[in-house]
Amino acid sequence: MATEEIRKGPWTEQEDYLLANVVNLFGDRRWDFVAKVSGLNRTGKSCRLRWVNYLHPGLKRGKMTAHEERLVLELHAKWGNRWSRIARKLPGRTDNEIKNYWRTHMRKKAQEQKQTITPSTALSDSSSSSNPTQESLSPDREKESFYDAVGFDAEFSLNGNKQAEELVDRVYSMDDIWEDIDKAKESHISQLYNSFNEGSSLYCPMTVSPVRDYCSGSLWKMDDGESKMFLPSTNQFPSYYDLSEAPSYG
DNA sequence: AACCTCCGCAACCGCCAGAAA
DNA sequence: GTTTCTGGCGGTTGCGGAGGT
Repeated sequence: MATEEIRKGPWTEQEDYLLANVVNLFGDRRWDFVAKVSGLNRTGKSCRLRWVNYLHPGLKRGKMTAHEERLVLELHAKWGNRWSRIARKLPGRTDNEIKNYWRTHMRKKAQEQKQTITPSTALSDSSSSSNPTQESLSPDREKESFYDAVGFDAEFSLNGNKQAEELVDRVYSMDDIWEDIDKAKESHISQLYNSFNEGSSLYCPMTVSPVRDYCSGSLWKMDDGESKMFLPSTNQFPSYYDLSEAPSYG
């Protein structure tokens, strides 16, 4: 492979767009593959991070609710810095987000609490059996990761794209995969490139999510309430991409 | 109005575990 | 059974914006 330098740093709008489409096409498992197919000069790792922390359609944005704060506090007291584990109890929140949040908010709060309340009644309580919050607030999530619960595959089929479903269902050999790479590069991916570069409004049947919304600092418009998120029986991937509204990227 | 400091967040790095060859 | 590869996780860093002086 030609040794082009691997890109690092902030993602561009175009990169997000490509990644979202490629993930929608091939799934969010084989990140090395996704990185190659997309033509992004990024590592699979980087692609995964971007998807998981930013592009995933199920992500919640905006401030943590009081309930979420409590939950984070309790679960952290229980599990420590197991951020991904904690994140699974807060659908729509990523480990990175919780980690950041903890650093900036919770630690401070916890310290304040420690000072105002006696230590024995503050954090230690949550690790005891008198901790109904976790069970009562997240009854069905115990065995399900966030992605299992509201993740990609389920919605993937909901898109009603047969070819895509087959791609997911089927177990791939490496031959299959490389065949797909060639096909994808020749057809769909190049179309994506072209569509994007032409700056046209694109109605891509496989479009994952409204990429342009990411840029405005909010994955989903929170004004309408968070009800727009986690609609298991509805299509979470609005099939639009209106570049004319896209804010500039950096 | 300009400068400085702090905060929030996106992204990277290194390590580890599990899967595949 | 061993080695290599890939993905996941936790820790850390750096940048940009907001707020304060």
